[in-house]
Amino acid sequence: MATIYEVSKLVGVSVATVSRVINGSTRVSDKTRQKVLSAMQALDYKPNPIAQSLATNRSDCVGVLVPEVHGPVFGAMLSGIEAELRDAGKFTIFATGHNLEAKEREAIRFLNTRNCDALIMHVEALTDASIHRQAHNGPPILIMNRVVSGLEDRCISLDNEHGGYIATNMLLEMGHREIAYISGPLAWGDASDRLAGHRRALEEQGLDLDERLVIESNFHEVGGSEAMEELLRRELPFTAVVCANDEMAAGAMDTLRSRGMSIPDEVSLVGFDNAPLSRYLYPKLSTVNYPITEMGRMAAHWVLENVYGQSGTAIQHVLKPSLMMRASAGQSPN
Amino acid sequence: MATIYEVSKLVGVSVATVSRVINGSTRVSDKTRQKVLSAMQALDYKPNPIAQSLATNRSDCVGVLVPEVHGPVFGAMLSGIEAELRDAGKFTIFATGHNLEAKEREAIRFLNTRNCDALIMHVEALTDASIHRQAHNGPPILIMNRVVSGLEDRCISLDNEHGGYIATNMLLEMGHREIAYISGPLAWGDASDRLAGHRRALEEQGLDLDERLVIESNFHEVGGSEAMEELLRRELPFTAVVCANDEMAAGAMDTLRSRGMSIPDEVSLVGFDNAPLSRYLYPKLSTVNYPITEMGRMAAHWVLENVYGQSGTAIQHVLKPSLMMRASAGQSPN
DNA sequence: CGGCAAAATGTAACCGCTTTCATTTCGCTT
DNA sequence: AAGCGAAATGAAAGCGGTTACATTTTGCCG
Repeated sequence: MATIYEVSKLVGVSVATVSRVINGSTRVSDKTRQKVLSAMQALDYKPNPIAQSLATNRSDCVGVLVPEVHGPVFGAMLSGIEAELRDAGKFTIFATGHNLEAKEREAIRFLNTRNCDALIMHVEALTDASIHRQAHNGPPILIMNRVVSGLEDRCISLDNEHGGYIATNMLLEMGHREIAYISGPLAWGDASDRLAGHRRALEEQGLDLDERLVIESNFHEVGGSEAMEELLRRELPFTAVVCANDEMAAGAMDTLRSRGMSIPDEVSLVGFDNAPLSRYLYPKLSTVNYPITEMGRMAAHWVLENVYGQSGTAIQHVLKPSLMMRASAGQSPN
Repeated sequence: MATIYEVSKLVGVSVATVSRVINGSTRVSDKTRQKVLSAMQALDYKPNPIAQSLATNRSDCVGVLVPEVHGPVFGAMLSGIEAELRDAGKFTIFATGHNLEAKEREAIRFLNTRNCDALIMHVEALTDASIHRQAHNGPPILIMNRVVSGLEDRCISLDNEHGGYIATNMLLEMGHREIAYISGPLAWGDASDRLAGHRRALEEQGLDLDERLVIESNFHEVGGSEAMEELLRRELPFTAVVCANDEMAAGAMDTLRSRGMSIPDEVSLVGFDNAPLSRYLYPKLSTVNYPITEMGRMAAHWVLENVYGQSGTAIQHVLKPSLMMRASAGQSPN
């Protein structure tokens, strides 16, 4: 691989001049610039990014910390991030945290050793305090899907409350009045926000949230299935169920079907996330779209603007979910 | 951030000695080593990987080129790769090629600029010749899901023929004799290999492959749906259908259901890949498991062994798929 | 205790680039 | 033609490590 020296030798200028050409400095005469450029071509010269990093203390690398790579959500997020960064010539390097505090810490340490210019992280287990610490020490960080107070401008999140609201509201408009709710772990912000939206939609119609129709589950398929069983066991009337994510909806759907109940004729079902699986369920699941790829793009934009100084479109810190109407929700039978 | 100089000053030794400690050279007395180690601790010193890269011409980065990050297959692959590399302290950096030759080329160039120590690539569009060229110039490469002749020891692939064989064989054992087949684009090696396996299974039972029961489609859901329609239009009897991937099976399932045909009572359906979606279909799809995460791990192992000189388990270049029996396939009604 | 090989340590060049500051060149003006 | 400020270029010191080679210490022997 040719080095900057060989280029400078070939042209007969100093390496400083070549470096100026590489970096687009204006303080080079046109004639020299042309000579340097053609020499670079002739030698098939590419600047060594490692050396550049060492000299500039930038790495052109953005670290991304996600719980998992596979799975519907994070893959899509990574995808959005990579697409944007790549366009800007920046590298994406990632690590997984598995939603375990120890792993998340370790992953951050790991990414830090790589001198990332910024960190985009989707962490569940790390405490706010840890995040604050990280924000004040290491490279600029961006937090996905979570609002850390005091760092609001570093957070990109979904308006979960709104999502919960529109899901339930849609059911209300279809005439449903007895709406059950299968929630995620209420200790998690997104789960409780979604439930809050549900409650608000009910209250706007003058309905009270019946606590007996709310089951707290775990965001997993089996959990959704069990929650639905519990719900049926309670023998309370309901014509629709909102599930706080699509996986639980899948589980709930299974249970309903095994009890011979028809969807949506007897029970309407709504999910949350618009995960790929929602399209494959039968009947296809109505759900709330979680614009996760878009969130990834936003995050990348923020980094490009705030870390690399590229101006771009304004970024939005709180994204609005929207409704995806499919077959699993219909008019109330009542 | 502390540098090696500060450590050396604090201990009162030369940077060379500190470097030796960092790199675990034996040529340091225990006493000195201890002093250096505690100084490193005291200063919270971490070697700067960029500087190390520059000096050693290694980057501890492995580049991974996948068609997409999201989606069932590649996310899982990345996941396997990352997990292994991470354990070994190596970084995974990735780019997407979208199965377009231009993009794939560009992605390789991009990864090359980062001085990756190795490249793991899942490319569809790049020609064998290009791959050979790449193999002889850049860093060591590993090719996923494809066998490039002359580079067999650099390829990790699935025994697609075997997969096609076991899918059909299972149906034969269940008494099916008229088995339709929805294939992927036969120009692609995996699609034609899967079909070849199907043919072999039939022939072993003394059955001929009826070309009219084979439809070449595109590996997508809609394609599967259309292929199934075409199949029904032909009005040939069949009691089972093998689809060359799960997505097409999903489409085919949709079409069958909309025609009021019951699965598996009237028609058995088998997919290929064991993609997440296969578990969510109704009925749950019987399919051929594609051990993609495992393949990712293998690739990472290869790199750790052959590039970083870490000894490990022997790697397997051709993985065997296995059967995942679920609800969509049953005894032949005949 | 001198001598010597092996072990431990140090010196300094180098990896390939950026950037400050000094120097040279250029185009004008007078 | 001299003088001058601005523009272009060059020299050299980093950035933070590694490593070949030189030098010093050490332990051990006769």
